[in-house]
Amino acid sequence: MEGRAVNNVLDDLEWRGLVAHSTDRDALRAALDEGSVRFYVGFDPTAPSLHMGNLVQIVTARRLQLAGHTPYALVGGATGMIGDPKESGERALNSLDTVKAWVERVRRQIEPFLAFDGPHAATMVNNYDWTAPLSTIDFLREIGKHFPVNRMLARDVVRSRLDAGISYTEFSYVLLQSMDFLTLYRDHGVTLQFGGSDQWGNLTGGVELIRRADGGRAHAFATPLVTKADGTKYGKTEGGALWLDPTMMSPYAFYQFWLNVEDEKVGELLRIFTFLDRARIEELEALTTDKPWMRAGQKALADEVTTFVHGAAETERIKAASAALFGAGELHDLSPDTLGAALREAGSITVPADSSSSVVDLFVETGLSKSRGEARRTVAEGGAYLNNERVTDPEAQVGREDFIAGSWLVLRRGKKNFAGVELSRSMSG
RNA sequence: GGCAGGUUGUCCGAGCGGCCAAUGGAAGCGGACUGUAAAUCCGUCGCGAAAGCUACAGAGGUUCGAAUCCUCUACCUGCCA
Repeated sequence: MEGRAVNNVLDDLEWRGLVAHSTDRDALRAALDEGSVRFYVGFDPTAPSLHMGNLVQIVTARRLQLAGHTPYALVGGATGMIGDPKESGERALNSLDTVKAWVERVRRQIEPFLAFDGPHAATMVNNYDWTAPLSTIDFLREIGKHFPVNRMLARDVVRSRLDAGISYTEFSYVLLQSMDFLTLYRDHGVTLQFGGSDQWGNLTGGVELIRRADGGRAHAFATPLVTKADGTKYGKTEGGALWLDPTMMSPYAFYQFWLNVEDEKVGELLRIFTFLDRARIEELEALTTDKPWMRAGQKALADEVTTFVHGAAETERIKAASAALFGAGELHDLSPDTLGAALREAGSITVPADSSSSVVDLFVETGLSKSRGEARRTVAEGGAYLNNERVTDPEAQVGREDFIAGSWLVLRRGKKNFAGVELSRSMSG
């Protein structure tokens, strides 16, 4: 990554809508203008993979690094064992082994997105390293003393939990995260932290601790929560959340998610998640408004974000696959190689040449349907397709003649869920 | 430690001995309309072709019959200490 300086990075972040809250804006701007600011963003290991919400932080960290600032990426080996309070109720503690395993996964997942060499090289830190050795007495004397309980009780999350109950463990979370900021401030000169808007209380907790404990000046800002046009959460797609891990969500499905984003959200998501410049994004927004059916914004968004997360080569394969499967043309007109490549991206299985299967079984085997009953239901509802032709008979069997070019079967559930079945070569000769 | 309440399907949440595979929302899924969009309307939503099987925190028990009653265990919560 080249260390080119981007002027007014704060203006850019604000234009992109990435600053939902911040501490004194003028002071933050002055700090960012003055030179390379060391900043940090934390990721708690609450799942085996990062997801779309974390991606907001990742791209934001990268933008700051590209602008010449110096990132510290923190994995929450300690905080992940405590659990950030959330409004819906107390979290179940994860086992130590689970947290350790997830810390490693999260760490490896973050690494490709930041530059760990060059003039503003990133540093990876784990708050377990300074939290675990700390004695309770030191913690209470040096950290706890700076936190007025009345102030802590006034926080929205805590207040919302006072009836339902909140454990001391979760109540204390803000102290740990604040201590992280203080530690990085002291040991590495870190003066800026950002995080999701739900972290605002934890962010300001750190700023305040630095001021109270050391009389230091630090800054913080919060990125917005990204929601659907109707205000509900994203990520209720088939597999649940929108995972970055390719084994938890295939890159093809990841690309399809972005491609299917609502028109109203395209501009916002382009600004938040892509590195396209302002002129280009405004052009795409105008195109989306004027000719929404072209889906220019969605295509650019899916292309950019998938390339960022899964790489250019994979994205090219996905785009070719999407074009083949969603194209207006006849499946039979595609070359077997093109068709095969497309179906492998979408998901496919191989069956022996001498097997005979029902359509329902194949729907289950390819994962298009979770159970045979569900597959039969899909057929009954008119949502099952074999080689783009609707299947109406729940007992339908497939034969050798159904395989396109003697090798591939195209299954589809609904309008956009494809899977391939390849006839094994070894048996068919 | 004492007393009281809770744990239901993906989530929320009814049910309080048979009519319960379990009301109702939401999410999800399919269809129609479209642009692989949104909104809307319709359908669907444990497994099984069916018989039936497995499910209402876990383990036992009472009963012809239990999500519903009893006992123990685990976890969550409130009040008191």
